[in-house]
Order: sequence, then structure tokens, then C-alpha cells
Amino acid sequence: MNSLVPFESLLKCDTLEELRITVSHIVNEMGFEHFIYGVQVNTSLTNPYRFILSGYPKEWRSHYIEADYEKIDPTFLHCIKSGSVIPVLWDGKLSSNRKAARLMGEASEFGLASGVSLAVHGGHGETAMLSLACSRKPKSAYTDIIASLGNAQLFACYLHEAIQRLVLNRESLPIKTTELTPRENECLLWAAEGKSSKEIADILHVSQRTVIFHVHNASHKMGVSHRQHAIARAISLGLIHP
Amino acid sequence: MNSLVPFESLLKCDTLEELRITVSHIVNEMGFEHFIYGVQVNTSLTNPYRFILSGYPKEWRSHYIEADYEKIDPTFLHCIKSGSVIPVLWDGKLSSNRKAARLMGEASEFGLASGVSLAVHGGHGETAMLSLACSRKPKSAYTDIIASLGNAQLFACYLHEAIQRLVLNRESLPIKTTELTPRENECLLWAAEGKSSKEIADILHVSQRTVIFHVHNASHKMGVSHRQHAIARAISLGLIHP
DNA sequence: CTTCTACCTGTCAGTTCTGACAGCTAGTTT
DNA sequence: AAACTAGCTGTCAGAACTGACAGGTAGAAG
Repeated sequence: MNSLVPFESLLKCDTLEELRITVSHIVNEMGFEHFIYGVQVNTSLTNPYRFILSGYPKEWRSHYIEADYEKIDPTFLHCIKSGSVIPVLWDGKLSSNRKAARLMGEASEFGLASGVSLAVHGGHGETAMLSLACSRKPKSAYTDIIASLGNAQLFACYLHEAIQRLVLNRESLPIKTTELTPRENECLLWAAEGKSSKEIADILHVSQRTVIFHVHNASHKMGVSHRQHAIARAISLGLIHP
Repeated sequence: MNSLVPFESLLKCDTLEELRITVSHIVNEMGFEHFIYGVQVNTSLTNPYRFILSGYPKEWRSHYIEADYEKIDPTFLHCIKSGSVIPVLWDGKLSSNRKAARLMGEASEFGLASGVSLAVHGGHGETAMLSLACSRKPKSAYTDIIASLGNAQLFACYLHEAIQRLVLNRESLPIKTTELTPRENECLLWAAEGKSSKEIADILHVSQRTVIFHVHNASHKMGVSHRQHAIARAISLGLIHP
């Protein structure tokens, strides 16, 4: 008993394998059989970085990817696309259209009969979701799932934090790697507000050339060559702050 | 008993007053005396929109604002500035520096002796936090707080969703108000990737003029006049998707 | 005292945006 | 049939940005 706060053990994992094992234990203790955690970071908007920690049946994963189910998966749409922050239970409401209903039906055949999906949005442009599932029939499982919903949500938050520290910050998939100087920050910020170099120069009481210089340096640090690209990056990654 | 999932009652509130009362009840039931929820939306990066639902002592709020405590408040820095997604307990670790320690000490005098702060990041660029506090002494309170941490986190998520529906989407503080056409979306997306009009034109197999046309329309819809501004807005508000 | 960082400034040629003008098609709604 | 929406294209002048050149200061760290 060295950790009072539940799930803090996740933050102490030094390797992915260790994390996976810890997660499996917790998931089982919570009464679930399967889990999958996925995160998307908008390092690039057209080609976002993704990381998945899967405790789902491999066969189902293959089928899911092959059939490109992401486009119709109601849990994915809810958590990742719609940007909701509340959990979604895999009940009838989810199978609103035919395609979704078929997907959930097929999942059921792979031991994913009932479950819940939890969304976590990070402060650096990451969007993540955690799904917890078991093979019990919905009617008998939901009372238990709802009872542990709070813990599941907390678990999702801690898992996300752990992944962030272990994967997203570590390998330095350019999240937060780039440190901007205060001046670069200011210039980018005003540029993001639609100000021209001349206007920013007046605001900061420097010459127009200096503003261009700072924006250029900031862009260079982020490996891009256009103002608009730098702004997009900086915002997506949470590098610039109001 | 018409709602199985806890806190779903929050989503059914039609007015802010109703929401405030519901929140107060839940907070009390969880063993806390005070709460404060605050959200920030980056409609503009230099002048973000803010909304606060306060169940804190007015005197403390006045003092906090007057002293500009936001800059040193460790809970605020943790939840809003650092972009963390895990809760933070108001224990010794929080008072790492003198200023923070003094702040927490003063808060204690206003009946905010122990508590927890929870961060919620929304999918449309909102950053929010919920603090729950009581006047009990830390040592006796923490066991209880930790036991209800999961529910507190879930509560924070539902409250954020409720605020989003009731306040952020409603009054149409331009979150998600602006709808872009598919083509406008595509053009902005590539522009955010640093592509020039010519490059985007080649990607979409249209003329350079057409790209400029779409970007112009998108910018106009968002009430801005520069590409970079449009990009910043669109990303901040979650209007453009990969 | 040297090195490093952050900051600041200038010129010039070439490229890219912006605004304002004018006009087209295809499909849907009224 | 008329109106509307989304999409598409063109020209031109003026403004803004970019890259490459060349130079400066102040303060902190070694």
C-alpha cells in the first residue's frame, strides 16, 4: 500500500509492457475482460499520429480494421469525432442505424457483448478513448458497469496521463518538444489572431523585420516554412497560450 | 428513478438556476461544501471566452480576483495551464512554493481547507476545471475524498457536458456555430498543413483561384480576413477535422 | 573572457495572398 | 420557372510574406 490515490500505479510504469500488465489487472478487477485504448495527436491534421494499447481479441481488431469500421463505429464517433466528454454505454441507443447495429452485433460474437467507452481529451491536442468490454449479456452487466462508471472514467484519465508520459512525450513525437521563446510565443499568438507583421510590430513596439524574424525562428523550430503552418501546429499542440 | 446513469440529471436542466441547484445537491451528497466550475473557450486566443459557475464564498472569490491569484494558483496551473487530465488533491505537494502555500493557507480561512480539483478538456477547444472543497481538516477528509474521486471525475465530465449544451452551444458564443462546406473544410485543412493555394489546387484538382475562393468564403463565415486567422479559429473551435 | 541565448534591425528579389471586379455549371428547393 | 446553394474560374493591383544576405546588443553561463 504505497499509493493512496487509485490508479496512480499506472503513472509509475516505466515500460509499455509493464503498463499493459497493470492495465489488464485493473480491468479484470473492475469486472471487464477486454480493453482498448487509442489516442490520436494532431501533429499533422491530415495525417495524425496514433497510438493504440489493445487488449481486444486480435481477430476482432483485424476485422474492424479491414472493414474500416471506424467510420461507422458509434463509440468512436461519440468519443473522438463528436468531442463529447461523457461516457457512452453500449446499449440500444448506440445502435441507432443499421450499420452501427450490425457492428455491435458482430462485436458481440467476439466476446464484446456489453461495455462502455470513455473519452479523454488532453490539453495538448490529444484525443483519446478507452473502451472496456465483457462477454456478459447487457441486461445483467449494465447495473455493474454503471456502478463502476466513476472509477472507469478516472481510470481512463490516469491511463491517458500514463500514455502521455510514456509514449507521447518520450519518443518525442513532436508533442511539446518544441519550446518557444516568449517573444516567439507572442508573435505567433498575435499572428494567430490575424494580425500582420506590421500590426504585431506596433503592438510589441519593435520593427516589422523583428516580428518576421521571430515568426521565422518559431517556424524553423517546428520544422515548417509557413506562418499558417506554424500557427496550426502551435495551436494543435497547445504550444501557444493566451 | 428515471435515470440509471449517475449525474445524467445534470443534462436535463433547462436553466442555469436549475443546474446550479442540482449541482449543489450532488456536491453536498458527495460530502463537500463548496464548488466552483470554470471553463475557457479559445474563441480568441488573446481574449478567450470564460464562464464560471461558482458555489464558492463570495468573499474568497473577490479576494482571489483582486489578488490575481490565477497566476500562482497551483490548481489552476495544473488543470488549465499544464493541460493535465488527472485530478489534483489539495495536499502538501501542491504548496511547492511560498506563494502557492500562502494562497492555500488563505483559502483555508474561507472554509476551503481540503478539496480536489478536476480538469476537463472538451473536444472543441474548451478547457475546464471543477474544484470541490470542504472545511474539514485535510487529514480526516482525504480518505473520503479519495474514495469518491472516481465519482467526482465523472461528475466533472457530466457538468462540463451540461454547461456546454446550456451555455456554450446555446448563446452561440461562436462555438460550432459556423458550418463550413466540405470544400471549404478541405481547403482550410490543407492550408493549415502549410500548403499554398497552388499546392492545394493541385491536390484538389481545381484552379488556384478556386482555392482562394473557398478560403475566402470560409474566412468570411468566421468573420476574419486572413488565412492564418481562419486556420487558428477553425482549429481552436474544432471546426476542421483530419 | 569567451560562448551562448534571446533579442533586435536592415535590404532586396521573388512568391503568395487579398479584395474587387465579372461570370460560369449543376443540383435542390419553392 | 425562379431562387438558392455549392462549386468553379478568370484578371489585376496592392499588400504581405519568405529566404538569404549582413549586422547589432545585453545578460547569463562556463
